[in-house]
Amino acid sequence: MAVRLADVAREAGVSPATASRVLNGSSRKPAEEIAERVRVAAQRLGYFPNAQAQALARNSAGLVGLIVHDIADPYFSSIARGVQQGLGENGVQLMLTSTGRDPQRELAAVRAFMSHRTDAILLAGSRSQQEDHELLEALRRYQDNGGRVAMVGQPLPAAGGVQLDNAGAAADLADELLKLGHRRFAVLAGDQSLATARDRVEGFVGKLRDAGVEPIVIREGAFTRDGGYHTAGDLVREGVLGSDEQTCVFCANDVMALGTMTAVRERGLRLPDDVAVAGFDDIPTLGDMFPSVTTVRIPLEEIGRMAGEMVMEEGTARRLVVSGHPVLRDSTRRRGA
Amino acid sequence: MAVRLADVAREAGVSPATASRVLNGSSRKPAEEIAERVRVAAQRLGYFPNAQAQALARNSAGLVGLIVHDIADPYFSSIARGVQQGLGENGVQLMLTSTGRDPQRELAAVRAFMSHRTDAILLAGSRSQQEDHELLEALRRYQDNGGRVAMVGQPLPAAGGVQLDNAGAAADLADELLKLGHRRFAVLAGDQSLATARDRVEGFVGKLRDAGVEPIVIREGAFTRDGGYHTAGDLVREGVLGSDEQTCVFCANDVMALGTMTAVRERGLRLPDDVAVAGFDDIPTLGDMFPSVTTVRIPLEEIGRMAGEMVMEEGTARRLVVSGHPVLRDSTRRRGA
DNA sequence: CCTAGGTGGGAATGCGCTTTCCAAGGTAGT
DNA sequence: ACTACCTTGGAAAGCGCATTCCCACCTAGG
Repeated sequence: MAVRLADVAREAGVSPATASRVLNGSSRKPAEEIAERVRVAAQRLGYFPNAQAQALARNSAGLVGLIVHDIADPYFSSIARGVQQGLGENGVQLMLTSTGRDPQRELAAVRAFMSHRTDAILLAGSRSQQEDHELLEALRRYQDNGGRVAMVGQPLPAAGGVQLDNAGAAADLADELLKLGHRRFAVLAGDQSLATARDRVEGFVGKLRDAGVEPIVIREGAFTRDGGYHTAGDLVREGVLGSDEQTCVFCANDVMALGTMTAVRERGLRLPDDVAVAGFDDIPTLGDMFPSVTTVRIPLEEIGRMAGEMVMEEGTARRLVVSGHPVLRDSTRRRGA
Repeated sequence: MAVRLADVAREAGVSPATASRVLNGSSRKPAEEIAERVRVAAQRLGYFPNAQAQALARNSAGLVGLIVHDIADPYFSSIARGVQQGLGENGVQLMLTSTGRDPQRELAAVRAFMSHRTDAILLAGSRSQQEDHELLEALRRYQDNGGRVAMVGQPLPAAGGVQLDNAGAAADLADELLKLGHRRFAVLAGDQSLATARDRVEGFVGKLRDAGVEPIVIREGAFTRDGGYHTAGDLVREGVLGSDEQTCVFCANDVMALGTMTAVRERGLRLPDDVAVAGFDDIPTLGDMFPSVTTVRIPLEEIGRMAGEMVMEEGTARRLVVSGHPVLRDSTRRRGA
């Protein structure tokens, strides 16, 4: 059905070997006259190399696998975008899988990528790391067979990647909020089995305690918009939020902050006078909120890009740490300021 | 390096043919006793089929290619998520490419997918369709060679897919806004070379005119958040927005609406009393805005899912049309209501 | 008891390409 | 002028698997 290399070779009156040498960057360059004849033939026939066959023969597929929790989550889609940029125009294709944070599917994805002989596997987002023993084992074998693996966002033993200084950035944010004069804090911690959420909360609370401030409450919940909405709703109902004093709510990520704001507003409290809110990530829509919301800017796309570039390099896996920076906006204005 | 089928066969004391038959759903089922022996051997050796080799031998890759403008755009990431669901657990992998709306890269992506012998290609988002002649040609050849192609969101001649009734939904929204009592409209049309933007504006304005209402202004701009921000800013500066009467701004998509709201607010106008805003798509964060913003809900994920399922089916390419529904929220409340 | 039909495993071929390995021709060095 | 070496194109051997034949054996029917 499709035109094969052999067809091109015949058309050009050369051997398949020669045709192959001219049509892809081989180290051996046939004479220009012959090369031109092959190129013309390929063009005329509309030849497309069969990437599968090439991969089989070369033992390298030109594929990179990316595993994310949820591609519809701006956190991951930004990273995915960066990864694509990082891969560049080298004809490397991206294979994507969303796992919904299910270890089973994560493992399946790794196996699938191994099957497809991807040159590298990128893992984005943190995992609960209890009993992902199988995952680690699979990745190790993948690496033994020459595959590259890089984590993006979270570290993993024995793998390179670019990670985030969640704790440090959270501490910086706490610092800024203290400087603003906030003293009464509530923490919406999200799912503490996730390293990301844990690091952020620890960094934030740690800095608070260094300054002699103890949060009124630290409450866990889903690491999602609805998690923020429900947890915040609970706190309002319990009277923790909406007391006479302004309370500053630190949410472990931005979408939780969005949910929090809606929950707070629905119960008639004022933002930020009654309840100040800060998030984490700086997702794109955040600046268009009213009030605009304070957060920690994470160069998500940049991180993805770096990870993408990293797996394209030769050499051994490096490990980079990227830091975020607090962005103070209206949602944390002090009452009366 | 990796363990091959032949290794498993030797370990189990059978021929590669038999091993192959038991390890994948072949029509010929070897005896249970032998099958078990093979499975055990495969398990013990940690065998992974080489998907490349399988693809080559079977002439089917277990791959589906998805082309989007920008994976970081919630519109597309929602679709991508749906597509993955639609593909299901059949071991089909997704190859993703973001083209940044560049016809060149779009073509390159199609070619790459052809090279990888993807079983299907999904094209999301509308293209300018001027001079994508080459694209159409490439897709045609792909189909001739047995590839399936489906559009998602926009139609394309000679390809199935699931499309959106943009015009109809926009008309419905116009209808609702008229019922609310709005009579003074401004339209932020986005990039009218995109069929999606064009259809929405035509549907909206058409319905208005049916009711004898002519928009104050229809202004083009980028089909992005910043496009909305700048265009709206211009309109405020020109005094079109912020007149004594409440003006309802229809934006061709949600992110434009977000930009619009910020621009309007920055210039001291009240939402929705001075300027009412309506968008299109119903991206997730919209309900958390203040005021919550009116839009047209598009079942993005659903559309992706349907497209994903569609390319998994046998039979000829179907063509589905999905409609959206107006969602009235606070951003279009009538002044004084 | 003999044969037609069926069943199950293995040898061999091919999927489309890359890459040794060869051989032939050309060049340079002594 | 002859040998040694480099260059270049082609033949052929895989890459790892699916699958078509083919053959041996077994069952059932007459």
